[in-house]
Amino acid sequence: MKTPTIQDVAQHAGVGVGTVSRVLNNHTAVKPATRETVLKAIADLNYTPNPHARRIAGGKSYTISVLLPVLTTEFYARLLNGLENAFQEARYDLAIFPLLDRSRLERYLASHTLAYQADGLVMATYNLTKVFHERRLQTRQPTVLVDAYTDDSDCSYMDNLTGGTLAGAYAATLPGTLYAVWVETELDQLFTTRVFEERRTGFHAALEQAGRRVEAEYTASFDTLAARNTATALLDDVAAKANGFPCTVFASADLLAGALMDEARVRGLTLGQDVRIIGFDDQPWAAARGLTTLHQPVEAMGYEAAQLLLSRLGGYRGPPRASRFEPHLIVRDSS
Amino acid sequence: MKTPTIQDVAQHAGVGVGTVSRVLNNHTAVKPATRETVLKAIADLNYTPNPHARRIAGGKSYTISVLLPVLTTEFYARLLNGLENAFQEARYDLAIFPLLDRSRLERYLASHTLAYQADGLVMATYNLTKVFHERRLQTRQPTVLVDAYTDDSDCSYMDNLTGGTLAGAYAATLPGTLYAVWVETELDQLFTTRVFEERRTGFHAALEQAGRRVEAEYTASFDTLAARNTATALLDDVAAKANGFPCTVFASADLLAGALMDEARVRGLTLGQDVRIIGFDDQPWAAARGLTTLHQPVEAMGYEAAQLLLSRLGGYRGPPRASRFEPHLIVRDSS
DNA sequence: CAAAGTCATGGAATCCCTTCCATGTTCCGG
DNA sequence: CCGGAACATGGAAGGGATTCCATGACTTTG
Repeated sequence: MKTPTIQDVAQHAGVGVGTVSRVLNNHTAVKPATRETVLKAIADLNYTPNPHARRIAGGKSYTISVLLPVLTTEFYARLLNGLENAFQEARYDLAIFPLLDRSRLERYLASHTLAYQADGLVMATYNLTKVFHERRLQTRQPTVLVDAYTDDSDCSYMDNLTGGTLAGAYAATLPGTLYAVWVETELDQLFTTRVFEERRTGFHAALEQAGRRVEAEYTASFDTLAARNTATALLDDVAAKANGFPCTVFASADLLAGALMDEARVRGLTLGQDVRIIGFDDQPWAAARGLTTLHQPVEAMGYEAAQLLLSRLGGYRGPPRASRFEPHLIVRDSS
Repeated sequence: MKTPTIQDVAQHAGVGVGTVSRVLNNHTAVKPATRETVLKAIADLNYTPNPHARRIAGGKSYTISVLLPVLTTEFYARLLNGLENAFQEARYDLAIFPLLDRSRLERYLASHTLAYQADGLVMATYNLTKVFHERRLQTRQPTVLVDAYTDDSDCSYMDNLTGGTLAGAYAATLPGTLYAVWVETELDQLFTTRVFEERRTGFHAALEQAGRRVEAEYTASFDTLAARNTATALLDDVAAKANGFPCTVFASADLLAGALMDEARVRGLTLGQDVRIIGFDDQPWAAARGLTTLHQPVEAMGYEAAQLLLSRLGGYRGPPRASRFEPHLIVRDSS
């Protein structure tokens, strides 16, 4: 059984192909009665328009490309959810490109799909617009950044500065010396994010405001092992001091906070007393383990990014817009 | 500047479009001299054939759909690498569908992309062919399973039975009582994998062979928190016994093994002495933390899956083939 | 009631490719 | 040196959609 075409639908409904196309795209007015007939024919034949033909015909392909860095975190799963919800409502499909490293980026740049397939592009965390320009990608598609800020294209971002400030303001109210752990950010000139830098700036600003300061700062790359090692080093250092405890640590990612909690436990330290820990992300396990952390409206951010892109696809030609989202502090037992 | 079409190339090279197409697809013979001219024209104009037009013209779209469960693990990153390497060599593009849950599957089934876009389909871990049949997906594409076994389609799989056996045979040589931790497998009737079941069967068989038995078995779902809780429960139980230690634990995934190592450390137990731990996966951190585990040739398995699919696309019409890969044991300090 | 708009609609032209057929070339053996 | 097979090649015919133009059916208005 061949898959039905628009011709088949037109014939079945006793109308012309033009009319069917108009119904499909809600173009110019179609008489309600005719519209019904066509919709029924579509349902009867279980017809789905062929996206390739649509694209060829100069129209849309109803597909959006999404460039996501390492998908190994809850954050991106949630982000993807927000994006997918929005795009699905608008009947768009998603083509996902997990951007694990630079070689994969090269691959995608060379790939046909990225150049042709999509009507628009969503870039998460990394602003790669420059690379795209340099390579003179053939199709200049509307692009939206998510989880990153720039002033030359639409973006939907988390206000990590505020997040850092909230963490700092709260930390300042806690007794004991202050420590902080940051995330190694620059994997490569290309793959840079200011996310952690901003958390840091906000944190420091809030501390200064409160007249307090950090005793020492640590940096770890974003993986379990590095997190463990840094946690060990930090607590070793604290223990080596005369009046090391109590202390408060702001870990700029829950992954780091989790490692600290483990390490504190190993040393028999009481959380929320000897050591107070503040994370950032509110990973699914944070509630169960009682981690004080910053919760981010990630789905909403993704959803909004999609809306920005959809409005561009709908013909909007205004200056770049930026939608800002704010994390909020959730206090739990770890502090 | 418009993107060049095959017409432009033909004109630039002073040949007909048919000839250009023949060069692009290495179809029937083209005189070497002509071929050169055409290739030069293609290079000059920086021409890339439009995959949508190709598809419409009844040809291939040179795109493969890949259905992957939760991408949150190293395993799938490596698998994807293997797949991408193979497909890139063959100049195919990949469309990736991260299959997080049932609702996403529904989404994809309804999606145009899955039905139309690809020349072939790779399904990882979960055998969803039945669902596809039921829904009578319009396009019946060649399909290959990877990290799963079935006899009615091509597949490239890891021999987890052997993996379990190796673990069991090794565990049997170690002193002390034996424990095992398994992974909760059945998320849903649909999303089932026999991977852990097989590891278990192999493990038990090897123990029986050696005349030993497991003292107790535990089950955890595949996430950090569950892993921790199970580790705690297990070591509590062991500690409650008269002669609990030394003991040996086979954790059927490194995630679980990692949690056990942490927990053992908290309790001041010496790894490889009081507690011996055997994992499964050889995650990147396993070496650094000295975890004895089973290493799997994941990339190779992905690469092979791609080859199987490519041969089908190349016209091969034989019975289903299955390629088997074997894990091997890496002994480190944890045992 | 006729003229002039509106509204709906059918269908040809178009998008970029592949494929097939027909035409033109080259090469071989007799 | 010629006839026919094998080889090369140009170009028309699709393939499934969108879009635009022309046409016919209704309204509206003076």
